[in-house]
Amino acid sequence: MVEKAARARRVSMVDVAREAGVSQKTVSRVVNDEPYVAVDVRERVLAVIERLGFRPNAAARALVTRRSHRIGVVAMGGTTLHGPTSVLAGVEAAARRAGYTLSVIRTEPGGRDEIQAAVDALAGQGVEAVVISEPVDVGGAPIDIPEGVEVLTFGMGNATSHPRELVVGADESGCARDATDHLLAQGHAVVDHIAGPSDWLSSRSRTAGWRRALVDGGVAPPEPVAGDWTPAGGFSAMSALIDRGGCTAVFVANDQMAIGAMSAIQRAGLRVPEDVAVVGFDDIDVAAYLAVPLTTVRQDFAETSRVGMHRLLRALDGHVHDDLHRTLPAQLVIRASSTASPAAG
Amino acid sequence: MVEKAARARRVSMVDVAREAGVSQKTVSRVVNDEPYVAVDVRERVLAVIERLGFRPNAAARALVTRRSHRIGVVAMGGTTLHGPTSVLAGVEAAARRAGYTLSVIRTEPGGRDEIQAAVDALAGQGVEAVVISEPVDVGGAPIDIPEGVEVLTFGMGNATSHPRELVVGADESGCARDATDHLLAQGHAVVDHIAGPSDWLSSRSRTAGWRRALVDGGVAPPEPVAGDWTPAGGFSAMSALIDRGGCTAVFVANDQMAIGAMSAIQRAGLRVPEDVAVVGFDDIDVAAYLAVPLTTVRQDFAETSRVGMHRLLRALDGHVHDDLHRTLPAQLVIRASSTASPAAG
DNA sequence: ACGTGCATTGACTACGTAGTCATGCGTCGG
DNA sequence: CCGACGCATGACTACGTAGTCAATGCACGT
Repeated sequence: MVEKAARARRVSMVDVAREAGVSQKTVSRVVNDEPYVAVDVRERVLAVIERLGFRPNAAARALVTRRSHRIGVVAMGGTTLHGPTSVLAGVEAAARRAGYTLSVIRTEPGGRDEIQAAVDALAGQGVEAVVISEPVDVGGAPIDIPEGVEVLTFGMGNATSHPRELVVGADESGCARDATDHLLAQGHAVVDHIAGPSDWLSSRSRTAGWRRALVDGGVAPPEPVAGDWTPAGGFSAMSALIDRGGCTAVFVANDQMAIGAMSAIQRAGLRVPEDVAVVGFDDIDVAAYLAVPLTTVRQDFAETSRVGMHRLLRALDGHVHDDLHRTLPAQLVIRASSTASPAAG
Repeated sequence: MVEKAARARRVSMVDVAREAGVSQKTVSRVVNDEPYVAVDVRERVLAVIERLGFRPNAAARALVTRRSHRIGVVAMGGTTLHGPTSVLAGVEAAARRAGYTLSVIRTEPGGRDEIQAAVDALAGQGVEAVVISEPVDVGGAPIDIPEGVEVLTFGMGNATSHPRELVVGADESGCARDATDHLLAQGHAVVDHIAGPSDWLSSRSRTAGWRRALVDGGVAPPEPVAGDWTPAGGFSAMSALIDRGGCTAVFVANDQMAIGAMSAIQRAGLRVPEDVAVVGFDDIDVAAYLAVPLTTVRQDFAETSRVGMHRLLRALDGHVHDDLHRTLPAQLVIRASSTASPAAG
């Protein structure tokens, strides 16, 4: 039974004005806290607003001011990925404090086209800026951003056509390198790697850092095994590494896969860290509470989103940033999964 | 340097119309795929739209149609809670397919006022409906919903003033009861409980189910210990239970706390499940990959959000539902953390 | 008394789109 | 050949708000 859904007319400024015996414009002044309204008039209008339950019409306001006060978010990862989820929380808080509202589009990580479609959809809603939570590799052509729309990207940069795209993220490559160095320092001759999907920039950065640590340490990097960020993927990948033989240490591109990997190690009758040392990435909340607490890399997502949004909001106010990139510190958190010294080669 | 940010005028239907030699109204017809437009005219207009990069102005459209095509989401839990996050993904997908866009407000779970504020903010944006991901206890007064705004609530019902609030959720109380019964069936004389924050309805339902299972089994329910949904909270709560003594089985209100609890058990020199059996709730992705795989309750959040949004979208089309509540099945997933028979009393 | 200046207020209009209604034109049946 | 009818199109207007500018009134200094 599809009705025509004739929406009722809501209370408008004109209604308030009539009731209060003033002009619509004066109501507008009161609502926007403009000066040059007599105290008694202001109070009278406010009383009527309260009584009639008036709410300003956001669409009308956006139309006339050409400002939507809306920020679009492209959130990667259909499910529960740590990074994107954590960042979203921070972005929302910052936006709300600044009087902006958020439009969220989730997209399955699938490359350029999905993101482009999401950005287009957001642009159609009139967003003033777009926040891309985790850029995947855009394979050639950058994402096209309509004129007048600001861009903030979390993670490694530039994925878009915007000339002044803001980028905020941790030095994931450097952290991956630190993590790998840590394993090498424990006496492992070589460190294997379970990577994330290769179309994620984060994934590639982490793999790059791992590879550099090995190369700089004079070790030939073995072939990494790719996972899909999930525990199941980590389990399969680790099983493959065990079958290959000779694995004593593995750097895993995120914690969820690391948990899957530890499960595979245990299932194979091996121990963590005595037989195989494991290091993850992200420091998800359960990492410290596993049977073998997980060594991992912690990024301060709260700070990341805070800094990013601060810069974006300034840009929306017309400020031109000199430095478009900002790298935030991250920290290797050493726990039991990597610290028992293995039998020296 | 706060500039006045004089937004540039974007391409409008009038521009397209002039360029194509037709009226603005005809452009409107083409854009909205209305009938009664000659084929050649339609193609000419489409070509101009493409060439000028015209995008319909959502604000103007919303103003004149009195339809925002926007749905507001109140997402509970600042961080990475399983339920709210999973549901958000499903809601977004369904909304997008139906041509709706999403406004998201996150709120720290803090009770009635925060939710009311979020709903008010969304109403100010002109949303046609509000989705509340996880209702907390509203302590007396229901949440006030402005007229003309539909409501969908996930979880236990009714928290709002809306006379036709839609509610979709699993029978959490029943599942909690099943989980507790399962532990009793394993031979435990009594089952302890680590609860969630008491202002969450989900938390209270789970606790209620646990209590009923015990009462119906002729067992006096011990005092539950409350946690905060986090592993750290689960760890503390379990430590308290261990100190209390005599704990052989515990039903934990979510998986993250259950992981913390298992950590506490292990830290105390006890084993899972031989000394203490553990059952969680949610089936987060790592649950099956823990050193001791976790018995837990799995809800089908994808189906939950699908059903809920389907019903909400129908309501927005004017359909009046006879049954406002819908309960979806959930499933106890039995794994190693609960299955070894304990030493009989 | 008179001009000056500022506080206060409202009339008018633009913003971009869709609804309403009228009009032009071609076709078909009689 | 004429009237009826349906397709195709455009003129006009409403939607609710904020910007612009003019008008009013009052206090103050000369």
